[in-house]
Amino acid sequence: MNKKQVTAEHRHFPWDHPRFRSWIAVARACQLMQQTLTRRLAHLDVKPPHLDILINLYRFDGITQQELAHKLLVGRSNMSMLLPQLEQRGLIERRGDARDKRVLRLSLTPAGRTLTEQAMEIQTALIENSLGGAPIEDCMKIAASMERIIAALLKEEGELP
Amino acid sequence: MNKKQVTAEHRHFPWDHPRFRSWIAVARACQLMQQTLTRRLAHLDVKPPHLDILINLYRFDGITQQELAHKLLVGRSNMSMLLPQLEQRGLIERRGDARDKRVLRLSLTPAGRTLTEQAMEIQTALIENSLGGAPIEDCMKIAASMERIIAALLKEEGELP
DNA sequence: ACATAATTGTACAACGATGAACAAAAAGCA
DNA sequence: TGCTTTTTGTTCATCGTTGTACAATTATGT
Repeated sequence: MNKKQVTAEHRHFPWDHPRFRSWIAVARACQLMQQTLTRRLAHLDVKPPHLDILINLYRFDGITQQELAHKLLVGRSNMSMLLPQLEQRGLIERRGDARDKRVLRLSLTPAGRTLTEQAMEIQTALIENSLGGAPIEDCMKIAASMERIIAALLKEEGELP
Repeated sequence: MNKKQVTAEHRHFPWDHPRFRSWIAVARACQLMQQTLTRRLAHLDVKPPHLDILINLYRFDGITQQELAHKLLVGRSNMSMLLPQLEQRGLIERRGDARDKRVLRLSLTPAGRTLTEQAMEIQTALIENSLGGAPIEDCMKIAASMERIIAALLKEEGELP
């Protein structure tokens, strides 16, 4: 009946809160997934940040650097540092927009598209393997929870600038 | 081995897979949470990596740098870079072990303990706020799923060295 | 006991991410 | 039109993270 009250005095440690412990697990899983993905992509000379870029160019051809940075939740300067590398490797193209001479429109080259497909294959396999034990319904519920968290954090972030 | 031939006809993209989409949501939520936490901790001059260290010293007094790095899933060199900073700020102490002269045993100073409690307060509030909408049971299920993922990734990582 | 291997922490160079300052171009407004 | 403000991308200095090589210490094996 009053098991909660008994433990109530000890509940002032963060790691005793269920939500806190849950989030720590989420963060650790993310960190490990990132590290594992980094190793599995190494032979393609692609790192997670590069893959994030490539996948978005695969999906959204002709996107601008600004839009890309926004999707990836990083600063514009980040794109200015990474994109020229991918361009020099012949994986992407940056063409100036005719109507707006400020923007650079991004697209994959054939080589970039091929490499992206190989890398996505690896990433998908890793994900399917790691959470293959979880039923689809559980994954959907997790996704729904995460979407709510994302919305809450984006909202408060949007109030800053 | 080649299940891919099945999907080849309909060109299934990764973002059409439920598990893939779920994991992307998890990663984005983590990224946003980290960024928000960074801003909320700024006035304490503490960043998420520092807080991770402080919390672990709070829980596990007398831990070694090696053990700490292992818990945080980072390299030893990382600790060698960060810990002297925290030591100079008077937040932690590093004392050599008498029996094993290689190891440095870490502990919080009173100032470090106070700062850690303030920072944990902020982090806990952010987490409770962000996933406050999710029922405790959902959080527990998410935690269970993440633990399984962590176990799977740690296992395959342990087979490497 | 002695040589070899494994461990613990450090130093250093390379890379990614960030924020501020900047130039060019476009948009808004009088 | 002419002026200011906003947007877009770049540059740069700074910081965190990583991997490698290294020194000191301990453990292991013969």
